[in-house]
Amino acid sequence: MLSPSPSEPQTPSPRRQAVLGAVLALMVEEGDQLTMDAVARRASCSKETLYKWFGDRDGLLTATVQWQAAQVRADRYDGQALDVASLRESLEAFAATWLSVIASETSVALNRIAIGHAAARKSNLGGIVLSNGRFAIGERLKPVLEAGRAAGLLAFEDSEEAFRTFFGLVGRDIQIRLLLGDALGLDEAAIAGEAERAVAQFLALHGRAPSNP
Amino acid sequence: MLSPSPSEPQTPSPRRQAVLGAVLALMVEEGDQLTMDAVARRASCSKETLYKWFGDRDGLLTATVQWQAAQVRADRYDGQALDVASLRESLEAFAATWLSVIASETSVALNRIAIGHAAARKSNLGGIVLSNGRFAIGERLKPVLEAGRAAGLLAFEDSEEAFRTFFGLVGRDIQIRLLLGDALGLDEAAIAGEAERAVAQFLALHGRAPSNP
DNA sequence: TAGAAGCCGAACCGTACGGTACGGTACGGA
DNA sequence: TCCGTACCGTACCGTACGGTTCGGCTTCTA
Repeated sequence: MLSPSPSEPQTPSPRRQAVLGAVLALMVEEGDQLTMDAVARRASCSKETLYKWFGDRDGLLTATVQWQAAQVRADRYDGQALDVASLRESLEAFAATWLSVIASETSVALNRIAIGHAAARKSNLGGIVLSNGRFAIGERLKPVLEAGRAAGLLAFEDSEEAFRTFFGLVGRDIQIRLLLGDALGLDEAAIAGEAERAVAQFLALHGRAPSNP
Repeated sequence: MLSPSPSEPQTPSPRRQAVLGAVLALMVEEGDQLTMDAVARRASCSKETLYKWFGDRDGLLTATVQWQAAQVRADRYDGQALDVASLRESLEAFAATWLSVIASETSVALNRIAIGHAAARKSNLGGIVLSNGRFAIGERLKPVLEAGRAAGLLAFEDSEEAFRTFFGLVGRDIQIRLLLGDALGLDEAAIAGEAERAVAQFLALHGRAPSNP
């Protein structure tokens, strides 16, 4: 693990959010070589303001990543999955949400930038993305899995390990292909299909339903 | 899919290989912000030569990626897996090799750079890495899977889909974590363990051995 | 109505880096 | 012995970009 989830800076002012939104849009369009000039132009603000508000380029990027990460983890699945149907439903919803996140242009752009920074050992965008992505979702899913186990519907020893398997079954080669620029068109229906398949496989491995005594 | 496997340029001269090796080393150390100056210094050659040989910075990077990719796909598993034990063994060897590749510093550095280029929509490093990594390994593994199916040991409809599941079970969250700078220390033993676990899960899903009628 | 604060836009500075030019050396062939 | 080729090392050029400065406009407060 890289960084313990970073201290949440309270939501920025609307004006700042507009700036961060501009950064995000530019990230999607231009990748990491977005310039401070471009940001200022896009956000109709002066570079001076950017530097006053965010310190330097890295600060701006970090703020953007944190802000966007906060957007994502909105919904919450309280995991009282009592029967296998509702458990399956929860898991599928989880998988579908997660897939549509990692398939979104924003997520791809963000991850690319964070990876670039990890390469340069600059700042800690990688850690931020990781703790708001992979680890955050793990912490959200584990209670569901544990509830499933408590209800006798799932069998596993380590919920972290079970989650990693779930992660692999859902994501497969999708994220790396998107990051590398492969344009696999994942529409809503495809995502639903993937989610269903992944959950079926996960239940085949860890399920304990009547059909899997 | 991005690019049909690129036309293989025959192995470069030893001198050029030395240069490419220097680039590779610098990629690992510095990430994408390796400079032409640094390469020239490291390889004890003049920048003029670099430009004469490789055209421009992009050409140098591309040549390096292609060269390194050629190194990787050396071994070959001819998949006459007759019994379940040898099939399992083949799959485990496959998984372990693949894991040690994606966990290597070189692979991480290369993927990071290719991802950066995909972000900038420059050149096609992403396509090259993809077709020499993810797709190349797919083409190598599928015959094994199909042999297993022919021998009645595996059950699946689409070998591409089966491979993707295998890929997910093996890689799980490892590659993305490494790319983002998470330092999960994967030693030989851990890799072997991961490979064994992944294959066991894969066989649980697609196996047809006596234990899984 | 004067001042202060916050911000925009534009000009500016320094530097890093891609790419080029050039002098100097080693070597192989006539 | 002389020339051509290939290369190294270094100096150089142009530009892009991070960061700073400054003049002027608006808004708020007294």
